[in-house]
Amino acid sequence: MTQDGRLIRGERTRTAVLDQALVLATVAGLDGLSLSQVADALGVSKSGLFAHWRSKEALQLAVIEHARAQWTERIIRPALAAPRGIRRLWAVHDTRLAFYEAEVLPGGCFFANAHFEYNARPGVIRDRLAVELTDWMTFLTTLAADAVALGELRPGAEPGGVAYETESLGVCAVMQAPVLGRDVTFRRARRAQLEHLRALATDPTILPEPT
Amino acid sequence: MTQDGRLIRGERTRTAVLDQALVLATVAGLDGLSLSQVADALGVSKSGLFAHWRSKEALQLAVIEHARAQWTERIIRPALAAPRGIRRLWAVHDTRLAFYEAEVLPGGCFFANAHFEYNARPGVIRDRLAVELTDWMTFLTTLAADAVALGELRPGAEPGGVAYETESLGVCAVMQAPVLGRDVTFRRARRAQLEHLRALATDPTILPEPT
DNA sequence: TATGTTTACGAACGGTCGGTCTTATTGTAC
DNA sequence: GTACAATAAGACCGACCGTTCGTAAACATA
Repeated sequence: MTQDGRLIRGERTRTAVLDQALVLATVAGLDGLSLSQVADALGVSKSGLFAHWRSKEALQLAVIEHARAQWTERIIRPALAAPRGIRRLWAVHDTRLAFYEAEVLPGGCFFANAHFEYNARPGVIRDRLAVELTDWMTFLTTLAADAVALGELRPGAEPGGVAYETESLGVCAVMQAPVLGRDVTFRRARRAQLEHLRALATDPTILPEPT
Repeated sequence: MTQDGRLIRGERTRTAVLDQALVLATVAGLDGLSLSQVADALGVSKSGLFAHWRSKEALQLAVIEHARAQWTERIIRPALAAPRGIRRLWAVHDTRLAFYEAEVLPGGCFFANAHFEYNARPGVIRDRLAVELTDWMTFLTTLAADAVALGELRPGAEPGGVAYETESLGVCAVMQAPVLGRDVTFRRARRAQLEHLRALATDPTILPEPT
């Protein structure tokens, strides 16, 4: 970074590469990610990428970190504006659905895809993904505990009860899309599925409405 | 097939290849499947595979068909031995969990993995996967409708209600495994998760017990 | 036994992969 | 201006990819 605060050239291309790599990885998979394709899509040389990351694995880890930063910025941070308790839990649900609806990532949920891809492939990547998922589950569990402590959520489903349910909803949102896509367009199908999920989530036997 | 009913040489290797390819594809992904690895694992030549399938894509489609046949044989057919209604619905749940517990496929659920892999990749493979998932959902919906008609299951959650819930359980079983694996062993973690899912499924607000 | 098909092999193809060089340009600091 | 590090490009490497080819057994049929 220069003294006046503007991004220097290297930092600009670095974030551009991470943005592009995140999109490509969400579609082709984190392992199917091709350095050549990333470089070509940005109009830079492939060897230039190795000036920023010394290996493909290093770039993959950076992509995961980038995805988490985006997740925090677009889902967690806006939701934390809601008051504590059940309303904050619902805010997380809403910001997440809004993020999917915005289709920032054409391949759906990066983390869900990555987890299924590396589920049976031990190594640095899977370890890192496991940390991300653990943190996310802990975050949801904490919110749920908050809601229980405030008397806004019936206890007894812990540990991981509400969080688990919430997690599965988003996961399946991606899961179901191709099926419905045979009848309507792919984009509209995903939206319809999300509406269905929202309706399912409002079932008071699963998650009570905020009062 | 010869006149006395024994498998001829070609058929034997064909099924052996499909068995091996299914295992490898469940771990490395249907796209990450390598013909060289399949051939090496079986001690046959890579070029010999092209005597059975004219392209990698043809083999991938055959693997999907093979996975469906295995699914039908090990999950659907045993479950159909149960009497119609809620008990048959529960039988499907049990045979499915048993199949996962047996760890026939080291990578977890082949279809769940494949769906996430090809979610954003239109083409012949995704179209075929969509058909498989549609058939599976239709099957579950039919079983649920049966149970409703027999008065063993409360109506109102259709379409896709119970089926959707059941589907999400199995999907998430694979999803969560790496996380818990940090505390206990990977294999024991998956089993523990399955037990948790079973307990969750017995919640009468989600799916009532068979009477 | 003779014939044609199926099945399998080894060698090789063009292409892409991740990765490593050398070289040139850019921007900063002195 | 000079020195220096960061950044980028281009040529190139060995490895692996899916695929094709020619060839040769194995097999069914006659």
